[in-house]
Amino acid sequence: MTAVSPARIAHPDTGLPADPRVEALVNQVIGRVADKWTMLILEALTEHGPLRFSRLGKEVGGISQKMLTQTLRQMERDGLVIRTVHPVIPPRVDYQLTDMGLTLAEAFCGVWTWAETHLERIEAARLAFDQRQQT
Amino acid sequence: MTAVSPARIAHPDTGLPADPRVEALVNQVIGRVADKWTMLILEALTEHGPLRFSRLGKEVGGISQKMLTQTLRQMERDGLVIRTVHPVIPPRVDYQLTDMGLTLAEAFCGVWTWAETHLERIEAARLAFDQRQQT
DNA sequence: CAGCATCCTCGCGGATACTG
DNA sequence: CAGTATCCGCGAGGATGCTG
Repeated sequence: MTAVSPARIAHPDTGLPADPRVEALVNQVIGRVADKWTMLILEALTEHGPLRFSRLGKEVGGISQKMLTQTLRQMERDGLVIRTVHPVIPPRVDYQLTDMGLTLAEAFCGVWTWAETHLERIEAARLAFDQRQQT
Repeated sequence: MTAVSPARIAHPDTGLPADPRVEALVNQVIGRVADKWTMLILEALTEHGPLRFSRLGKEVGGISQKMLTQTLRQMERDGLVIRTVHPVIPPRVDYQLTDMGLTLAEAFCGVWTWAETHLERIEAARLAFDQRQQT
């Protein structure tokens, strides 16, 4: 499974993989990574650097501690963040992006700025659609 | 609500908005757009151009017709796709990306290629993590 | 402080049946 | 063919309480 090269035949128009096996794997990774909380944590860590657990929760905003823990475990498992436990009392745990996590954050940056720049247009489109509907 | 300018004060390090109001709105849009099916439909339409309903379902793969309809309505409302009904029998409905939809697809392209290029590394990270755990 | 365990709810999303 | 309508299971995810 380490040799993926024969499957990396890119679609000429889009540069996306044509192999259904790889496509499925990529979709799976996308599904994991395109999670709401994952994106927000990624953003918080990108903006504010390494953070400890509770601070990270505040920066993300509106996340339960359960989801914070859960999402961070996932991200750690996927090699996106590093979890550092300081053996002190009271306990202190720091989270920071790996370099892979950082590259993902950069990739998402495009989506983020897209959302920002198209906010008004989306708002307008919704308004128009709704009015068209309820006639 | 059309005047957003005073809120668009960018964070110097990241270029991301610092205003909590805008941030909330952006997060909301992200939440909507970072949906699994939305991304896959976006991809299908980008790769294969305008598609009719049933064909689109096949290209996406594994989506129920309910979710396909629902997601397409959302995307239409947000101004991402255009729905064209041909008044013929049997009915024929075509879906195509708007230019805004296309720009979003391009923004996501970065995430997509990231997923593709980091597949193996994620796989490895998971393996290492799991072995570290079950000791 | 960081996190695990438990309970419980709510809505995502699949399956099925029916219409224009 | 392209939907709409309905039912329903299940899992995401919040709230609460307890530990090291």
